[in-house]
Amino acid sequence: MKLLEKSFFEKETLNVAQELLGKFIVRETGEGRIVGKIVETEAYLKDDPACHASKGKTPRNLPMFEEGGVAYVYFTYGMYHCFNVVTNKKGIGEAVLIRAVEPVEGMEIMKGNRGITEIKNLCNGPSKFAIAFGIDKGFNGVDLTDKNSSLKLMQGKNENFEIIKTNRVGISQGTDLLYRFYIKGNDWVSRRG
DNA sequence: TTAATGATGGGCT
DNA sequence: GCCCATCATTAAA
Repeated sequence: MKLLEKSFFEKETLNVAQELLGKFIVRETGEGRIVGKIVETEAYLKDDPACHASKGKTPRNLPMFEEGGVAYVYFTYGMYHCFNVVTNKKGIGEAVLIRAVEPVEGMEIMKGNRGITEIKNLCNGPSKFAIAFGIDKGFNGVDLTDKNSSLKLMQGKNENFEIIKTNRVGISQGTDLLYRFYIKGNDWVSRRG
């Protein structure tokens, strides 16, 4: 597997969101390695009312204005985290939310983190995935293109699949935009696929 | 099967 | 004080 470079992320956000499908996210922990294949994403653009960065910089969304390939992790609903990858050029303020992942390696660690045994339920939602991978605010602002990072994005072998474009989930503004992407026919997308 | 609800706390007006 | 890029549990159909 090959590490994704910064140039992969410094492109138009809608393209990166679709190109991330089928890529792998790798987390190195003391207990072992966790690997998942990305099967569902959502794009958040700077002119989009649902985007955290659409109203300018605040202390929370600062990492979104960093260069592409940086992690943006935020805390929500009082108990959950969501994981995003910053995209496009530095200073723009766009990102891609990882909504669902297919477990590939480290299932036992994920089960322990989530406190459940049902594999189908491990990573089929943005916060479920974050918990399974042990991602919290400690990863906010880290460079995912650094090979020494304990959280990385990798390119596996090329795979053919059809991408479904549809509206996003869990937001109250910008619901008409088709900024959610997932792999057609994949069993690991979040509910409502 | 789907629909409604409670948990729980940071961020921003 | 109100809003959340959510999830697990309970209740209803």
